Amino acid sequence: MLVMTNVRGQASEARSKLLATATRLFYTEGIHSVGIDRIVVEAKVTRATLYRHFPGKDDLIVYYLQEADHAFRGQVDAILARKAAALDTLRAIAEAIAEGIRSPGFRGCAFLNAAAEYPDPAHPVHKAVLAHREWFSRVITEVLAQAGGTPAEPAARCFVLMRDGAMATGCLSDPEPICETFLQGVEDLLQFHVTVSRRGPR
Amino acid sequence: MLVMTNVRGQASEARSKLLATATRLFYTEGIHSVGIDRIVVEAKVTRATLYRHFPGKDDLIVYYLQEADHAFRGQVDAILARKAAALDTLRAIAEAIAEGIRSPGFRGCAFLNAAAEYPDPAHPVHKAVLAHREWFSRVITEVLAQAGGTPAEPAARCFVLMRDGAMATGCLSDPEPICETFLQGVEDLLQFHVTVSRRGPR
DNA sequence: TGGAGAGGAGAACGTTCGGTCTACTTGGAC
DNA sequence: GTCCAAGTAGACCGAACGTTCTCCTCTCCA
Repeated sequence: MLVMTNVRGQASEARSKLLATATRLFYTEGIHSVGIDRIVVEAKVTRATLYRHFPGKDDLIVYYLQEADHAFRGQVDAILARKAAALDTLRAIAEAIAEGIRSPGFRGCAFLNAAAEYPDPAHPVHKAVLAHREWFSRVITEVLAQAGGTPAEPAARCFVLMRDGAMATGCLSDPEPICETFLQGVEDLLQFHVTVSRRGPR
Repeated sequence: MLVMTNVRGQASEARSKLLATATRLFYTEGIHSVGIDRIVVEAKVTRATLYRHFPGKDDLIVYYLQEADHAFRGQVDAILARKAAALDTLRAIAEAIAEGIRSPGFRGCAFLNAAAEYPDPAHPVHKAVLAHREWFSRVITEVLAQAGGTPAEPAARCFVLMRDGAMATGCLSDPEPICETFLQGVEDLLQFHVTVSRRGPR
């Protein structure tokens, strides 16, 4: 049986330790490179405990991505909750992304990295990646639509394209120029998106 | 001893079969997911033959990336050899990239995928990725410098950022919109790069 | 003619993989 | 006081991993 909480309805400590350790190791070292042994040793639980909480490694990976998804969703939701102007909302999201890239320990996009290791579209891990990406594209498209101006979809695709480039490569060279390039690109995109709005789409 | 050619100086057939098979499998299924067994079986050679030509799997991976590097370098060199105007050269390079993304079997950037699996900067595979990326950035920067206009380096970083985004995600959804977004982004970048040139840098 | 290189065939190495199992301890709820 | 879930400890499974080994054949070239 899958155990989420203990008798008193609290989240199991072993489970959260397991998930936190798996998240850290999967993210920093890659998924296939990290074995079950490493996870249980560093989480200081036993193998039996891991398999009491998760059916197998694949499920643990999906939970890892769900945790990454929740973390980023939390940031975006907090920004949306400010109910700022649409363009400022997008600037704040871009800033949050750049802040992540700049932060120590940044190792690229957890989802793009996972997709690189699980190319099979039928695999649950790959599906989790696609689900996250669709959510993000939808949010950006919606906020851009609120901003008015040129059609939202192409602009959103451009926003996401630059985000993906920055996230994929922010750990392969000095992150600062990459963040600058990304933020400037977003700013130019937003300028164009609204400036050309009263002259019709390009 | 590492064998590159047979007695008559020809490239060994077994070696090229090995490398071609490894390239195909590593690219389409990921590196860690493909074992030595799969490679020797599908290349129709024996394990002993593989280890006669390559010291180990890591070296095979590096050769795989070198082959990918040579393939793309060949395309870029052919474009450079046309000695077209700088902007047209960059358009042609962008077109070649888009063509790759559109082509069946596209599975993302071999180098970004490899970096996702080998995050350790000290690892030979990771180093091979960085070397390729530095070469590409240098080429783009040089051609952009020839074009004149705004400073070449920021523009080149923007070009590479969009390329990376397109390459990383071109296999995660319909490639056509991604190519369109990428090519339009490059066109806008080039327009801006030369148009603003006589008014000074932004 | 013979030696050496290239390759085939396949057993075997030790390690690690993901996953299962049994036996024991602990601590709170009824 | 009893029961049961949660967790510990660690042996164990078959399979796959990367790697090495021996032995055989073929085909050049000296």
